[in-house]
Amino acid sequence: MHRSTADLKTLALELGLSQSTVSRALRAHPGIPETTQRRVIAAAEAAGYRPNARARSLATGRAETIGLIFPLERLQLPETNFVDVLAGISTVVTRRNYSLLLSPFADDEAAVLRRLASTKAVDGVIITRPLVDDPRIALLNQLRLPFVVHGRSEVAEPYSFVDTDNDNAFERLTSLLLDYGHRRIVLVNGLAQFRYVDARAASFRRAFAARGLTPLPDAIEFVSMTEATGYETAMRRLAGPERPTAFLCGSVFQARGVYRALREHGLEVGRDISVVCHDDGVRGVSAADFTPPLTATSTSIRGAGEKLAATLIDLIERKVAEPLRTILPFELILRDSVALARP
Amino acid sequence: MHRSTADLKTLALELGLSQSTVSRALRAHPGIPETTQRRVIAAAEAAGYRPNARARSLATGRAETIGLIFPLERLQLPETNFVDVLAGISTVVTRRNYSLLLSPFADDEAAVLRRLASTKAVDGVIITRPLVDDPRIALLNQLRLPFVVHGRSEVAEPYSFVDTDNDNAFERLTSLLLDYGHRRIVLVNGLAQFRYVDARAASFRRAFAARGLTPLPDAIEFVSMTEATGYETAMRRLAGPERPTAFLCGSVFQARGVYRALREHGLEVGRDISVVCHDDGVRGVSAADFTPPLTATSTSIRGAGEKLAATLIDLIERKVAEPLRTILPFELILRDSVALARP
DNA sequence: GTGTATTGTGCAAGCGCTTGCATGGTAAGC
DNA sequence: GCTTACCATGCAAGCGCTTGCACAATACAC
Repeated sequence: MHRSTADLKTLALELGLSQSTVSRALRAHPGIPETTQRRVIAAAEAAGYRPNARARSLATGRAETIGLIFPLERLQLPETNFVDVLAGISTVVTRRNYSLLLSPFADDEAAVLRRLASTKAVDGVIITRPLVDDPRIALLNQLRLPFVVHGRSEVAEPYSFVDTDNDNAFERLTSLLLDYGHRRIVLVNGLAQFRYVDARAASFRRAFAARGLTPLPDAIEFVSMTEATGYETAMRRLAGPERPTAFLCGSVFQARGVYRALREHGLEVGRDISVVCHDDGVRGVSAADFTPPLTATSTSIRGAGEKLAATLIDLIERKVAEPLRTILPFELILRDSVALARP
Repeated sequence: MHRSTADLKTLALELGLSQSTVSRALRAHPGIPETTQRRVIAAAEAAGYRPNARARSLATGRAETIGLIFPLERLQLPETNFVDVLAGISTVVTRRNYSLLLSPFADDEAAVLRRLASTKAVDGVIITRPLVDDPRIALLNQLRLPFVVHGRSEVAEPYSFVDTDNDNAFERLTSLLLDYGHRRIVLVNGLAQFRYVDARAASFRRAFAARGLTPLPDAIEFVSMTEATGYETAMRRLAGPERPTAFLCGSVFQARGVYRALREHGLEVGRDISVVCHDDGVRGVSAADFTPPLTATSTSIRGAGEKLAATLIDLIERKVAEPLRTILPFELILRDSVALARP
């Protein structure tokens, strides 16, 4: 059907116009009369013409592509919210006519960032899981590669981010448990290097402090976000000296493990012991489907992905100058997993 | 530290060489003496120089990027083996220094394919879930865009593919059940439009035919690959007139649903009733972890992803001329979910 | 009828690289 | 000492597009 060698030159020749005019007509530049434009567009359509992305991006300096950098294992591990973030990003990228370059890395993330910057393959990148003091932010600023962070860091550098409202969510969950009379609460948190883990710990302590209370000295468990560690942590704490009356879990995966441990101990959630958690809305693992349904703060991690992509693209297109900062709201959903504390 | 405007011209100027020589030295072209090459490489390193990917790919005609085309919802649904395929692809793409462009589509896949081809954004693409008679194959051949298919189709066109050995796996699983005396076997298959579903049905029937037996007239259920449909299908069949003595499931997701249904009916798998399945090795859903452990043919869908990427890159680099066809082996793993048929 | 805007289009440079071919210099052959 | 070969490097075109500026033609004002 169409020649596959449809390039600007040929098209211009056929139309008896110059390349400039054709190029401008196709991009609806001002100064091109409507009749010409219509003619050109019709011819382009007929020829199945699309500008060569490489040439265009070389000429314009923009690739209309964004990169997502992540450790390869986030795709390999079963318990991850990464795919949901990816789904959100994909949606917006597609909607805004950008492309998404996946850049997994095995160990040296900085090298990947450097390559992406000097190679000019993308107009900007999304980075994830920031550390408390994350060096990537300074690096990206220095490389002048637009970026947005999924989460926050404590660095002084300016940067755009999209984050969950950890500061309030965990205070709220903790308060709820305190309202029900719980004092021996265990926070099953994430690994300490990440900033959100910090924020959640602080948020937890704030809730206690607000009522002049003190959490258990070993109230906070810094463990990974899996069912297995949730289980293991709960088992350990139940066997310990000061048996907790409530668990607050950082993820539904951990909560699953906690539920299993409690069940094994013959404890009924929502009667003998209480559990709450933060629910990112990961595909297929909803707090609502637990038995009994799990009280949780709920957000949409996929929504975060969408916002990340939208923010980055806005940044790239300079619709904005300074850092864009988004904190996504959450909703506390009461279900059946909380009971009054038993003495 | 480095100038971020490190381009070939500047580098060549600094070295007192021409762009051609520097370019050649960096790519270890023959004819460049080792001393020069070393000098150039050292200077490039010091300057943090990387060739601009856009310019290079415009000049060479190759982007060193492959595309993965898929319906957006495959990222949104919880029960999918897509992420595992993606993980495999990512691994190999990274290892071979290619980039991966994700191209989700909402409805018009052909349009995406056309755009990718004329836009020259990728050197080749991977397409998934071929239909029995899949039009994409002819389209891609016509567009002259290298591609490899995950799965097979029945079209006459030549094409490269990587596929699971459905033809033998399902015959094998069926034979196993027949060996145990089962006759009233239900195959919980996938949706009929896909070629692999066809292949599995045929494979199933072959096993019966090989012994001069006939399956139930309604032996094969063409349903989606989810826990919910597995459950629903099993419930329906258990309530029906000719209660099956065994279920053969196309995926672990379906098998999960079937297990649940059987449990609700008070049937003990591996004693009162038998179940086998095909296990793609999806992250976090292993047949080995079922209770009781589920007998299954096992393959690695992630391995398929790796092979897909490797095949496509080989194709692109013309290490081979004609279609590459891979059928991945499987292993039958006997566990505890099969018992002798009860009359 | 002259002068000035305005309009539609084209020229040519340039984005940053690769590569076929040419060139000058040195080594080898006899 | 002259030819032939080879070696190291450079020239310049070209990949397919965009875009600043120039230009001719027409429209408008007076």
